[in-house]
Amino acid sequence: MKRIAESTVRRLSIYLSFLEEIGARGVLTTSSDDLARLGGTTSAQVRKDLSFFGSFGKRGLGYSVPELSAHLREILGLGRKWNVCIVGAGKIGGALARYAGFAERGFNITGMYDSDPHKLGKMYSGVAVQDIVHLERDIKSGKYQIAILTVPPENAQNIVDILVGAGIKAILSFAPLQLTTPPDVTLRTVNMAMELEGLTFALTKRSSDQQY
Amino acid sequence: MKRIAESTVRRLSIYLSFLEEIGARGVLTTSSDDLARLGGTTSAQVRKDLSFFGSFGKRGLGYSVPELSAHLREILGLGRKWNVCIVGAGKIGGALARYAGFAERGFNITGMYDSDPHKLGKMYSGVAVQDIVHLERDIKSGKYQIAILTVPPENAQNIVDILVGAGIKAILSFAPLQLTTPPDVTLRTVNMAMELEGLTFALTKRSSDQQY
DNA sequence: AGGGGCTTGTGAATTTGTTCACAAACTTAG
DNA sequence: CTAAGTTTGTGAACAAATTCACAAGCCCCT
Repeated sequence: MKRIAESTVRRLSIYLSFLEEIGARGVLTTSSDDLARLGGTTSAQVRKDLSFFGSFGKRGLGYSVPELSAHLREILGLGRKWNVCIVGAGKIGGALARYAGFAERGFNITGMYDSDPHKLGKMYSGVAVQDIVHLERDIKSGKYQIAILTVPPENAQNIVDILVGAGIKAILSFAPLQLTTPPDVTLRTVNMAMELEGLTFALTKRSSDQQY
Repeated sequence: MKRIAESTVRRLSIYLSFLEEIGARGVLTTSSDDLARLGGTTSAQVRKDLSFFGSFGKRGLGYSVPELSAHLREILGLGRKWNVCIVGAGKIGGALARYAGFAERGFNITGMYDSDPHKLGKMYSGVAVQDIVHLERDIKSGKYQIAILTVPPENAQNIVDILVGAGIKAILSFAPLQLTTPPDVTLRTVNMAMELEGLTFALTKRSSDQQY
């Protein structure tokens, strides 16, 4: 199979959430044009994105909302439940544990880990914080397919190495630094300070543009 | 000035955080090769990224860490303080308000807003939650340059319109949906469920790869 | 049953972003 | 002062992603 660009996968997620929204409102069919308008892209882009995976529409008519939703869920791997653990029960970890949006999408937070003895046993949405020494064992036993990392930056690479060693294949990190994983382990990093820097760059560039 | 790719700006942020790290350890010079290794890219990419903004190195020697840091801070618009408000004092908003990483980078959370009367007056890191009816007035008076949006998706576009109407030019949204702003307002969206979907796509694709 | 009006699916063209490769410029050693 | 050894900065080559443009297919109307 041809390599799929990350930007394509991001757009598929956008299309899916739009489809689910209009599906819930009872809309039965839609078009690449509709999907494009909402996704902030072009209809050709939508059709190209979908074409990597098959052809799901009817010429002259568009796409069936429930059908395309189902296909996208399948493509994105949402046809099953995923068990996720959160490593680091600080502010962000705690907020994510309570975030309802994950469960809606089939992501179950079934474990939390921390090294701070004061946090052990604390409950977040029915999940108790465990000692991080059990993390390796639990991953090895197949309890989790995905780990969310919300630990301080100085420990992050260390924990990543433990996760990888125990066999995890997908990590979502919120630590503000560049981490490394072997090629067979997928890592995504969300760095909030970096997002803000993207904004300040735009703000600063705008005002200098106006001078020229 | 030539348009700068978003990927370039992201990398500049990565270079800067690496420079600040080694600068704090007393390292005085570095090379495009070092920056590349840490940033997960190539030395040619590093030099090309920097070349859009000037030439900051010395041939044969590399880059002065403090000098290049200062240039990158300037380029990214970090040469000043930025006042940021958080709209939506729920779990994620609260966690962000307390997140120390922002202040370190010169982003001051100086206001929080919510519409829920139960949340008014609550303190987060010394900032009290105000009624959202004051938001428009405060932006118009120039109190904030950046808004962080952590409201439920059903209200998000509505709030964006208020923010834009009041003159904000940069928004960081955590709402899990596609928002629209006029072209002179920069919007970045962090969608955590979407990040997880990127991971499940990779996990699913990997196993189907193995079949072929 | 045939024609008109849509909308998809997809090669080809274009644009955007990355990598290559090397001259230019600097440091250090002798 | 010259030569050897580095590392930058940047056009040119290449690769990736997006957009264009149009044939193919489907529905509906007469």
